[in-house]
Amino acid sequence: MLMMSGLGMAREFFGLARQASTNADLVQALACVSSNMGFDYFALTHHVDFASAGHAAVRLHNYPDDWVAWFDARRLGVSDPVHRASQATSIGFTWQQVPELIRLTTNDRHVLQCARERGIGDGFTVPAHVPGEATGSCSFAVAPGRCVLVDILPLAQLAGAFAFEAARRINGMRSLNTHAPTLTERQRDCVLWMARGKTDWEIARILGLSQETVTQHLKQARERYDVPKRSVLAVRALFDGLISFSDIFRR
Amino acid sequence: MLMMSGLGMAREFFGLARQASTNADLVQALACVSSNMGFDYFALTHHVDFASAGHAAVRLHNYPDDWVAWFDARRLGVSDPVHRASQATSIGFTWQQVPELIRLTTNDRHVLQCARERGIGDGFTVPAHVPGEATGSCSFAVAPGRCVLVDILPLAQLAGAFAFEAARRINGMRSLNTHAPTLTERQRDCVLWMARGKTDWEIARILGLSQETVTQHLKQARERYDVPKRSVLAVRALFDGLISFSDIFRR
DNA sequence: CGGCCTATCCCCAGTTCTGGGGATTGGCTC
DNA sequence: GAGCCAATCCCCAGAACTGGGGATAGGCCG
Repeated sequence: MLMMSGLGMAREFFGLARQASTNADLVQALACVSSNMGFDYFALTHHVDFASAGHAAVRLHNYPDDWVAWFDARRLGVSDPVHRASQATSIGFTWQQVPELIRLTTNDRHVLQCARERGIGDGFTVPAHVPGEATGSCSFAVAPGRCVLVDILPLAQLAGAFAFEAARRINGMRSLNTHAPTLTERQRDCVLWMARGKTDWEIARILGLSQETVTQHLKQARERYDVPKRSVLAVRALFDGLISFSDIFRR
Repeated sequence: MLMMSGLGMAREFFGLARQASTNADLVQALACVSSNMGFDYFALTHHVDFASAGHAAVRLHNYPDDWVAWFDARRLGVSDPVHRASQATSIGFTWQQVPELIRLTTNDRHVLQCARERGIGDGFTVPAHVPGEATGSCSFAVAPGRCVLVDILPLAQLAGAFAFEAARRINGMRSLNTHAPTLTERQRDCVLWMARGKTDWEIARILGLSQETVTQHLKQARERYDVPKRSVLAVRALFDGLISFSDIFRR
């Protein structure tokens, strides 16, 4: 299996990923490299609900059919604990590390148990986030009872990253790269204090403005994002990196 | 220089990055690995304007001082063309590839030219984006007249990714609060729909409850988090991974 | 110079959220 | 059986947000 050096395998996979012109090409390349790395399954996916997502979402995998049916029936594309964990890190992680990344609910533990019952054991997930696009990841999994080969994880990191980028290219993500709204400096200030839980009156005191001005700035920020409520405005600005969790939580 | 296998070097750097407990440790590790890969400089940075950024933004580099002074005087942290290009891809790219990723303005070409005049030639940038945090990247550069070694780029991809993640950890970007409150399933449902911008009345219709019940669930969720406003409740639940960006943005 | 953008301030009415109180039912644990 | 928790429903008053309108001033660009 591993008769080629690690970086040589990465370079070969990179070449295959670059040459792939269809999703089927990419599936073939991923099946080959995941097997060579000692994994039983792979899944490259955007974190969307595939029952309602448009054609722009990507999902390429060789998971067992009954796991996929179960997954989709519960719309787990958006709430699966592995997907949620991948939104908290910039590099890959084994599924045993998920509790270090997010808090697991009772329902989450149930999902992980059902995956195990349907043939999915441990795995390794490489997050891939491009600002303005749906978050996604490329995962490699082993069957229950088998172990993830730790020494191979740097290679899996590279394979996951290259595969995701190839999928973006093949599926025309780049040309769909829409521009996130921009906020003025003042709008952003107000959004940040709002996200920190302050009222307009408090923000006005903090920034030395009138309360009505704060209201206006937040209204204009909502209009730029075309959202009806401040809660979703805060979330959107967070997702775009205009404000960050660190900004919000610092004293 | 390259007396160790590629993946061996990646594993060694990964080990150093994991052991690093200060930014200085990480700078030392980066200086060593970038030199071993044939680069003259490295720069790991959040894409923010450092003149106005909060304390949480990271910038670790060994660039020439006069380039940095020039960069900061023009507040290029946000608008630098390499930074902008890194927001259009999920894997690393050489700087020669920047025009394939973004449209270069006249000002951009001027920036790249001035970099060259101040000792920075070609380079390779690894994007790193985590939703809810400022976008960032880790770059490796060569002096003018020198070439980026193409065969080393998979290793640079790994080094950049591992370094960025180590910087996130060292600088406390994200630490899972193991004592965070738990929400009941129903509270979580209501928080999710609130974060999606729905009113209590709308959520009540969606979930088949009375409006007052929705109000109660959200109030109890706020009380568990001890926050005064729904905006910060949404942010906190996001941070803890109880709800996800994907779930909020789905149709 | 006109138009656009940003920043700032004001007004109004109606909707939505917030704090506070009340209650019942069912399930689980000691 | 008592106590606790989750889920559900109701009431009240006031604070805060939302949509809509008005305005001025300064800076920038064609």
